[in-house]
Amino acid sequence: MSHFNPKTHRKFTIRAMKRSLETIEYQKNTEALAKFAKALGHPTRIAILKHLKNQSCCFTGDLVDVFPLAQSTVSQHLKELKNAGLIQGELKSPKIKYCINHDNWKIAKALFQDFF
Amino acid sequence: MSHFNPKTHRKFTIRAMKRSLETIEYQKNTEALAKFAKALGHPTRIAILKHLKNQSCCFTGDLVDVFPLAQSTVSQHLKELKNAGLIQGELKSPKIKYCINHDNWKIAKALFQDFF
DNA sequence: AAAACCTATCGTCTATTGGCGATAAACAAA
DNA sequence: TTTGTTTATCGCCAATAGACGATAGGTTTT
Repeated sequence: MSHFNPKTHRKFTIRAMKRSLETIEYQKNTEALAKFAKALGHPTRIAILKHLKNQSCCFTGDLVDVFPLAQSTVSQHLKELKNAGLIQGELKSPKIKYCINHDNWKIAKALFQDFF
Repeated sequence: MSHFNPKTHRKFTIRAMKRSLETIEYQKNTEALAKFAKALGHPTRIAILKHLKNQSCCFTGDLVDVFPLAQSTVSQHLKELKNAGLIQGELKSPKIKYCINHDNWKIAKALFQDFF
């Protein structure tokens, strides 16, 4: 190194620079738990799930009336919960009935119980 | 309405447009639960917490060796866990020792148990 | 005093999230 | 067939998240 500024120069001999393009390998269940947690990481989605637990099931429109949110926003949250596997939708024409996905709910519950 | 396109016109008489600038009021504990869940919503942070549970405590540098991430990235994740209250740091010169925040851990555990 | 070590923070970049209105699509009802 | 109802999706925008390198700042160690 012919040109280095002694004021800013640091030695990083021990810890080489990292770049995580190597896509980290996580422990068993870590990614699954994080995925569930991420879906739960918004108060509206928690509230939707609490609502679903009380009512056992409900329609999208019910939720739109409960929350001061646009219909498209509620639909988006439902989509995320569905993608995470926490709920499932069933066409009950002309509406769609959303319920807790009990199989995955048990899995999530077990993952959190095991974690804490 | 003198000028409306019949092809695109829809009536939205029943469900008025919403704008959530009114900052939603959530049920008790809903926001707290969502905040914890959000902090848990990344596999690296789950892995850090698992590590902390095994080791009971550890230093930032230990984690940087474990994960293929830059030191600044690990530090950022630790900051988020600290902001969520799940961990706490103690200056153990020249290092910083991070531990689970057991008080808040219990609170989080109870919130999730109650939720599931 | 200087060099080395450890961690936090800053600035930057890109990707994702969360909100909205408008529109599409599917179906029921008239 | 047309109209209405219900939900999902698209496009847009602002804000946040997640990664990085560089640097600052504090403490040892030499």
